[in-house]
Amino acid sequence: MDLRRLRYFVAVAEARSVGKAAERLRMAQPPLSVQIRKLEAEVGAPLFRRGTRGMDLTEAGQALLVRASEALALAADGIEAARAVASGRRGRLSVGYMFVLANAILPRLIPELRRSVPGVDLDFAELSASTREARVLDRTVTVALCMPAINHPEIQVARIGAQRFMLAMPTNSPLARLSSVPMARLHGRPLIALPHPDHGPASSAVVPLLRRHQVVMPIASRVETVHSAMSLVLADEGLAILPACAQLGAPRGIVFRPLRDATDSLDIAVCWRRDSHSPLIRTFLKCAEKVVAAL
Amino acid sequence: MDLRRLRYFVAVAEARSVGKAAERLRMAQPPLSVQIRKLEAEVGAPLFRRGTRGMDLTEAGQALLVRASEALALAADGIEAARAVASGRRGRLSVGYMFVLANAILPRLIPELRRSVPGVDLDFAELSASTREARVLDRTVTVALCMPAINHPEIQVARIGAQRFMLAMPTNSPLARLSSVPMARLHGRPLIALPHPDHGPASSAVVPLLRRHQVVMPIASRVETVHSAMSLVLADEGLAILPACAQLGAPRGIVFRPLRDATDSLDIAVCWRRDSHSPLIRTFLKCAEKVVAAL
DNA sequence: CCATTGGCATACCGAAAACGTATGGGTTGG
DNA sequence: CCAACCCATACGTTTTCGGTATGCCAATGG
Repeated sequence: MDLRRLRYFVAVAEARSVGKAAERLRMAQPPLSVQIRKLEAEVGAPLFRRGTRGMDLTEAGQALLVRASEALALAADGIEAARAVASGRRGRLSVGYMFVLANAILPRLIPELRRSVPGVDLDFAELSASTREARVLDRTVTVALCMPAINHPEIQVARIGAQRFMLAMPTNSPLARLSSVPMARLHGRPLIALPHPDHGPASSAVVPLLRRHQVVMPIASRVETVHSAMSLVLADEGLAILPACAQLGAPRGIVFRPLRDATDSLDIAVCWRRDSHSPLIRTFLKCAEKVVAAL
Repeated sequence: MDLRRLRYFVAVAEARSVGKAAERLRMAQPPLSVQIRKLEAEVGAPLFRRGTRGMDLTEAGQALLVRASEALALAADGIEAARAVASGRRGRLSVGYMFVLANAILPRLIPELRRSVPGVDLDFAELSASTREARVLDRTVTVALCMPAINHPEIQVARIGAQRFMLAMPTNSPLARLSSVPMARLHGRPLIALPHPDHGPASSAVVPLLRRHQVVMPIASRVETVHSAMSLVLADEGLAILPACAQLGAPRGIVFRPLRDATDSLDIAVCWRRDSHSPLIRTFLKCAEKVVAAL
């Protein structure tokens, strides 16, 4: 059966007249009359009682009317919903983030997002360094807040900021008395190493920085998360070189100091699948840029 | 928008492929492809991501899919419901009845009806002699159980039985000692008169009976309902000549006796609008005939 | 009693939409 | 590099729809 027929049927039922309904539908009366009879033929029973003063629904017609009206409304709503999702007024945005950024960014990003896209269902998921790429590729998250960016041909990256590296150490460390730490003072001290996702688990994100300053730090431990790095620093297992934003999640007993003469930084990036064309991605990007710029 | 497009869309979404969907829809692939693109043009956004291994819904497509499926189901259900109503498998049957018949017929008729048409909503309404015709004409009731039948050109009547007249009197009346009362014994006694609906309120349903036996009964009171007639009989205001079935609703203190040599009876009839073609009417008629035959 | 009016149904024709066949283009896999 | 697969485009044919003209029936009014 055809939705047009149902639309015509509802119009005739409401106007209680073929002629009146035809006028409202901006069409001639005869073809409308034909369509109604075709619908009746399809049902196999009369839907109207033809009187001398118009048409009146039969019981069968009344049963059809309620459902046909609902079906029409649902179909129209479906089209509208699809448009709303395509335009970004409604839908779902699943945001992945890495824990380092959580404390610095999420508290200001989330309200900003809710204000920008009030009709959208937001959901947030923490990503680990080892699975973040897969979560973007399989669309578990629509966008990912990463540090550093994901490097993959199918994934689009937008750099929205950077965080300088800082030295993290126990409060009672002698270096903590300096307002900034010269690179040379790190030489020979044990390092708690975080791997750079692009360089394999055996490397460290700060290898280029150390090499450039000809500083050698023996690797005391390898950890996967900033959590772990700070735990080991607190246990006096070594020093960690972490992006500045990690400060906000640091426990008591750890202090951060800038590295003098080292302007190296780690990018903050928004990453998403190249073939995701949701307008929500651009909106998210705007919000994230705004929040990061105000850091 | 067209329901066919939505049907095609759902098929493609479920098959995740134009070709597969076309096969299931028993049509060629190209026209289906065209219809999908037309739907996308109507929405104004792509509904599928075209991959090399088939099609995959976009977020907008997912939003449309749920509503389109519901709309399709509702439309199909609407057609089916109309057919069910037209065939009498479902619907509503509003039964009007006159109180005289209630006690004798309804207790057996209602279960019989519920068994015959389990999907039908039944409702019952007592009719008064003065309004029963209007209730049938304005379709407040679909059928009416009447005694006697309604007489109106627009109303169809099926006689399903008859009830003999009996004499109703107080238990302590001298006539109550007879097992049947000769007509002559009524001569001169006061009558509680019920009007015959076809003969105006000033007449009585038993005028022809009395006249044929050359019996004259002064009219003590005129009442509208069998209730009232029996109340007045109980108050010793006079005698009433009532159809046999009225016995079942009679209060203590009233006895009924047959009238010797008087075979007059009042018809029990089912009445409905001539232009009501609901199959439920015929079903109702069958049930009512069966119940009345077993009286 | 006949004419007129109002409303739906039918007939026919032109226009639009959909379907099928043939074919192109891009990607995957051997 | 060729074959297979899948979707998109092009074009001719067929179906269906909408418009105009007209018929039929009942109710209304002079």
